Amino acid sequence: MLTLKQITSNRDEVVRRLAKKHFTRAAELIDQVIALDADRRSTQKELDSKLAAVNQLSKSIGVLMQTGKKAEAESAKAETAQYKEDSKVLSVKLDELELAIRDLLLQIPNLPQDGVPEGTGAEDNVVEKQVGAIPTFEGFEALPHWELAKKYDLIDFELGVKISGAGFPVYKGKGARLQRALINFFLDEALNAGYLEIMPPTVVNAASGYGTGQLPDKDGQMYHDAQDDLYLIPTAEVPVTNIYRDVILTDKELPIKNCAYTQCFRREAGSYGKDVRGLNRLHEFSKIEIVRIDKPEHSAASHKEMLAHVENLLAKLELPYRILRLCGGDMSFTAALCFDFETYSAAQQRWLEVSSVSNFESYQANRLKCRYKTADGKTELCHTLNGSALALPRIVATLLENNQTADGIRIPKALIPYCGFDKID
RNA sequence: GGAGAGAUGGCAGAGUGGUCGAUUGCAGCGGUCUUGAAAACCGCCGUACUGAGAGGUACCGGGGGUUCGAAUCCCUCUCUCUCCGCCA
Repeated sequence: MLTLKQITSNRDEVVRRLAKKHFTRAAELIDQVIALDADRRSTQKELDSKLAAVNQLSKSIGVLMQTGKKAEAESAKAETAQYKEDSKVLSVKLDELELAIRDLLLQIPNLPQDGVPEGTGAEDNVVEKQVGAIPTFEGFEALPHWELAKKYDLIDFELGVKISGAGFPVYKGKGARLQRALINFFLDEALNAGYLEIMPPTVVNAASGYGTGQLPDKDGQMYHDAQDDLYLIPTAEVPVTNIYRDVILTDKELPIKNCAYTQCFRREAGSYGKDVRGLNRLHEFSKIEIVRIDKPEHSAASHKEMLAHVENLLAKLELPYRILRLCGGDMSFTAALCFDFETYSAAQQRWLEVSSVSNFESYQANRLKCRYKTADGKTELCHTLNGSALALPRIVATLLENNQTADGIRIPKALIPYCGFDKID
């Protein structure tokens, strides 16, 4: 969430920038926040003075009792009664005001950076770059990955349905080995880029869900164990970023660069059609996530490095890709700047999103209370960033489809040492 | 699942009704000394809100209560640890 300071000291600026996210209630909500905040401050001032009076009286009573002036002590006791009554009323009011402000703040999305394009949906995203040739197939018709998976016995979707349900595929043989190869490849690449590998729990408590903002907004999108009130993570972002919840770092520790491979679980309620065919949208999948905690003045540079990292992965996998700068309307609630990576899937003849690299600036850190001490001793909110590097299923889909030949599926050079085979046939 | 113990500042660990926002040690920061470092010595060293500032207020796991006054007493919730049981 935004900080009170951001809102109260730059009211017009905040309203202007929120327009790009098509958040129509910006002016209304922000003016409410400002009014409530003014009330909050005057209420606290009044309350503090009442409490100070009681504290002072209490201290004097202690002294009077010790010196045996009982009558004076009793009269001082009587004097506290009115203050106590007043402060009770004021403290209830203060609590209500603080709750109301927080409730409003949670409804206000992050401010998009000025470089974010205008637009309302996916069609308005700006293609920054497109790299790699779209493959063509001579002499045979390209098969979609779900048919290739069957043909070479790599992935059994029906078996997954039997064991768990739709969206839980079973990988077999070279299909399973390809998964393992990709996980190791992505982790090694992150390691070489200076990321510290983390293996976090894949089940988190509610506090962590709130910390990164999955709760309360996306409650229905996570698998939830009601018995123990735990959630299956939708991404490693949740446990990894929550490492830094309620933490004050030193400026020397920044930027923090973490990477993690986890299984990710998503209920994907409301998905349908060609979007969910094959590997396109799963309830459980493997993903390597990169997370950074950084100083505000360096987060833009970090974001660029993360983009370069993801781009390098796609280049090494020899996949045609494009980079989209997301428009205000297509960005998530919490992002200030976001780029998507898509690979072209030749048989499906469409672009598939394989990574999303976002800078949340201080929006997520404010909720997490992730701060750092500056060189001159001030405590400031960090910036947080994350990106997929990469999610496996659509990479596998594209690899299978694009690299199919009349006599098997070719494995890209970079992956062969990890796979232990150079061809699926 | 059963029984017990506990939750205090970055960590360790005192504190059982009145200058306790909290003793002390370690870590950290600054300084003296030193060619430099270490050691020793001296000083500083929680967070948030509020206030121009001086200062004020809140916070000793969360919530509630008793009291003029609560880290300290009472209730309640949560979590952690130990032992037993079960188990990868």
